[in-house]
Amino acid sequence: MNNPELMASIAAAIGDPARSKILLALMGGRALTPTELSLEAEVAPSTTSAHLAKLHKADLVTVVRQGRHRYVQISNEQVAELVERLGGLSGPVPIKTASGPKDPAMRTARVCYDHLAGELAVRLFESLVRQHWLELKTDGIAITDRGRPILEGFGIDVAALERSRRLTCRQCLDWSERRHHLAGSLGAALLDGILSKRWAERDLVGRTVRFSAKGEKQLKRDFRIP
Amino acid sequence: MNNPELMASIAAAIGDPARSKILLALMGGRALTPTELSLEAEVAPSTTSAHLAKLHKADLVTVVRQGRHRYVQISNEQVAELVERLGGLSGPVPIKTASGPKDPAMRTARVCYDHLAGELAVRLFESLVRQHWLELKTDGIAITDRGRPILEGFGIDVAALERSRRLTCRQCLDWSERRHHLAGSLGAALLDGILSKRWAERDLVGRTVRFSAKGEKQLKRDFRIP
DNA sequence: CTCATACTTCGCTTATTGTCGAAGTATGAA
DNA sequence: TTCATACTTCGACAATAAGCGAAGTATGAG
Repeated sequence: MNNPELMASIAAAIGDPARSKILLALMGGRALTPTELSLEAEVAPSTTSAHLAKLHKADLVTVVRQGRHRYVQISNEQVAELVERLGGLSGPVPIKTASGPKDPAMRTARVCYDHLAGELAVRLFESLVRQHWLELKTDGIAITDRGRPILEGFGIDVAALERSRRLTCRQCLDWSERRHHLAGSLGAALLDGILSKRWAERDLVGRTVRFSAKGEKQLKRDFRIP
Repeated sequence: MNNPELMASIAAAIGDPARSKILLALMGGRALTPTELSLEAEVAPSTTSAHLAKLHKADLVTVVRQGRHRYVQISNEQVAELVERLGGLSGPVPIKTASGPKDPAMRTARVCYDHLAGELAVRLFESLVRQHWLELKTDGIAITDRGRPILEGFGIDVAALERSRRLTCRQCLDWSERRHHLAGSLGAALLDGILSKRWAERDLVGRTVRFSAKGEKQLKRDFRIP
């Protein structure tokens, strides 16, 4: 059964504005340094250090040292999903950023931990199912025999994904669209492929993924997205 | 986009052992009084009052007055799902209870907010899909034309469920089985039906649902569960 | 080797939180 | 009307937490 003490400690670890900012910043999927996170959280580096210690103790983040740099990441996708759920419950608010209408861009395509989220991601997922390249089952989502060559044609080593212990396919609730997009190792591989083919690029900061006109066209063609 | 302040306040509201115990107690789906919750949380009534005020402020619970009694419930199923997710992340631990092997009973059938969870619930859901009475789609789970008479035969007013604003069908991750069971208004209606037919009964305290031998047989027969 | 950078630890201050018993308020039974 | 019950509010106490600047440690550039 659930352990209220442990549950409370996890929630308490998240339950501070600075730590929430840190977790949300990490939801972009990038490993960030304490200095970067200090800027995101708008607290002093020493305070950030203490916060990271708490997040680490609660197993919400991992830290890897590389020379004098520390790289912080969200521990695993269960944590990512929890943060996303908490985010969804707290509802979307407008982004206060310097340039242009960013929120629409975020709705269209963004990184959710390690996979693509947003309207395009939702439609991609729907198309994969509609084309019977993925099959929805009660115990998960399966890559079909029809879908395998399509995904391999896109450059994904499907066999390797399936050999991995990690879930290949998982639905992730897209808070901006209130439908699902594809998470799991296949979701991550699709994003990697999109980025490596330069159909889209990430913003330098933040989570937005911007498709070029050509890239979006290519995505829609290859995956039969209306 | 996500609001870190609001996200932090929701998580902080959960992030105390006493409040976690309160929320987990409420996950049984029953409205409980502050006195009952005080016993569950193992704190003084005045402390419970303060905790309930915090949970209410964070919109995690609702309180209804009935004479001198207050009845507390979880606000909505998004909150229930969040609590379930947090519970899943913190992992199951053995129940320390007076009588018998409760944990196995909890794995078999229990209440998850307002619907059935556990091994039987998972198999019920799988069967509903396998029999094509429910259909998995990327935008949700639909009751099929084939399934409609089956559910109505069980005593469920399917049209009324579908007219409701609430989601009829939703997958809920069963932490004990690591597969999904059925939540949403259909999930709740199924549980109501099972209880009203006396195929199963709830324990007086806690979340366990106990099927009689006859009731389990009936469930398996009517819903083609192997 | 020296200096700069990244990051943590320490000590301190301030604020917040959780707990309780006692008192108070509202409701219901007798 | 009186007494019991359910629950909240108040005041007090103790513990915890978040914040910072300064100092310390480790790494890397020049």
